[in-house]
Amino acid sequence: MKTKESKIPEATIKRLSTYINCLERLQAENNPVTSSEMLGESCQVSPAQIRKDLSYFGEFGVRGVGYDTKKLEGEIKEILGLNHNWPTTVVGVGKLGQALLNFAFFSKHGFRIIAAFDSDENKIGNEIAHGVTILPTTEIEKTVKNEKITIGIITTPADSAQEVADKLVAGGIKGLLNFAPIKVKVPEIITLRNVSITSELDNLAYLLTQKKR
Amino acid sequence: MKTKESKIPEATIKRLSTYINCLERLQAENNPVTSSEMLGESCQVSPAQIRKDLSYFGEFGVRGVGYDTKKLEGEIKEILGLNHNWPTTVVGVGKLGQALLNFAFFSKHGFRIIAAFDSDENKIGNEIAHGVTILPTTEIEKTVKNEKITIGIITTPADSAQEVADKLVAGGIKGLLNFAPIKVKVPEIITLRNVSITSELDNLAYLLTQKKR
DNA sequence: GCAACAATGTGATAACTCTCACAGGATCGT
DNA sequence: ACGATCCTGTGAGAGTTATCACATTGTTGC
Repeated sequence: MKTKESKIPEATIKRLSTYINCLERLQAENNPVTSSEMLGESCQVSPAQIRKDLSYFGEFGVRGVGYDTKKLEGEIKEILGLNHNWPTTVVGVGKLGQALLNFAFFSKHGFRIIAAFDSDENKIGNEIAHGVTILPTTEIEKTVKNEKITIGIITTPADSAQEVADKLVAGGIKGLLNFAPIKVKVPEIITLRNVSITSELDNLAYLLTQKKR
Repeated sequence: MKTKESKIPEATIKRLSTYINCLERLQAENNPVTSSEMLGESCQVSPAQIRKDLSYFGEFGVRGVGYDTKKLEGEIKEILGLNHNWPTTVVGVGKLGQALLNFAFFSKHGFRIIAAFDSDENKIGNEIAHGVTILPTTEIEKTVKNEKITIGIITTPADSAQEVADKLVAGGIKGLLNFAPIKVKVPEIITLRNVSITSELDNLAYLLTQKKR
């Protein structure tokens, strides 16, 4: 399985992620095989869109039959690189950080939480998972370097996000996911995604305002 | 000037939301006036993109000068409908729900938390904010109806998301923001946004995998 | 009052993404 | 073995979004 070297839409990648969820559900509902139509129904994407998305990466179905749900899930995980074991850290163990740490998601998608950091002295030393205790943020650079952590998740307040990002970068992080409500800046080499949870609410407000008129 | 709004890209709406954040920061940094270049630098969007985005809604700047940061922030909030006072509820007061409730964001963007619900009996009755206590999910329909709640935020586990959505809809909710890792289905009339936090992580994994090759 | 300048607003164009329709290939029944 | 049927994979085209270049218009200095 090798990618054709055309550029792949970002939206496609986003959808692939949701396909995994839907395929899991379909399996749980006893569907060893599915069609692009059934999968589309399940995750609210058009069948043609699904086939197109998959076609960027190869051929995963059987014509006249459909897709093996379990196999397809594995293929998509392969495509997204979720079969790696990404050493990951969470910085900022507030409510949002804890919410993320709670998700069963991490292990299922190949992310291994190696460390967690916070600046609150009361939290330091607390165990957040099997063998992972909260460290002070002063330890970020050293720990990232020693443990070869590749992914950093920033769930701090806005005013410390950039500082934390700098420390992670100094430690040699490869990818950053920033949930703080401010866009952080890092060197070109770092893969960065700024996620704005709240903008979804703004978006909803806009759509509702439109509908009224 | 077109009479009926031509279709505005969803991406534009998303960016407008981030412009608000950046404009606030610029104001905090003592910039009463900014240019599309400075604002673009601040929120990592091209100057042309910013001007185009704004042009969908009117003319907000002064040629040769730029934009009044405070005024523009107000204009964008007006466009997004954040000057309304949206009666809002959060269903599922787990870590993610609590994280959202903690954000100062709500009041600043015109969302007023009217009620919160959870199915955990130990949480029911707890006060989460000035005068808002957690109610059992059995009260959803009645409360939404009585309080005329228009926006519902779902932060439950996947397996109760659809059930909760149905109750909110039964109560007459207008817009739904679903953070549960499963797409819920609601009647056409309801404005719905399914948000997948975890897909951002998958996306990051993909980008990192690509970079390696 | 006017020229030089600065930064917006926008039509034209390029780039990207989705949709459609159907060809390709597998399976099933007879 | 063969036709009917099914569902995938994909090129072509429609539709959407971003970029570019510059005309436009307000400001400033002399």
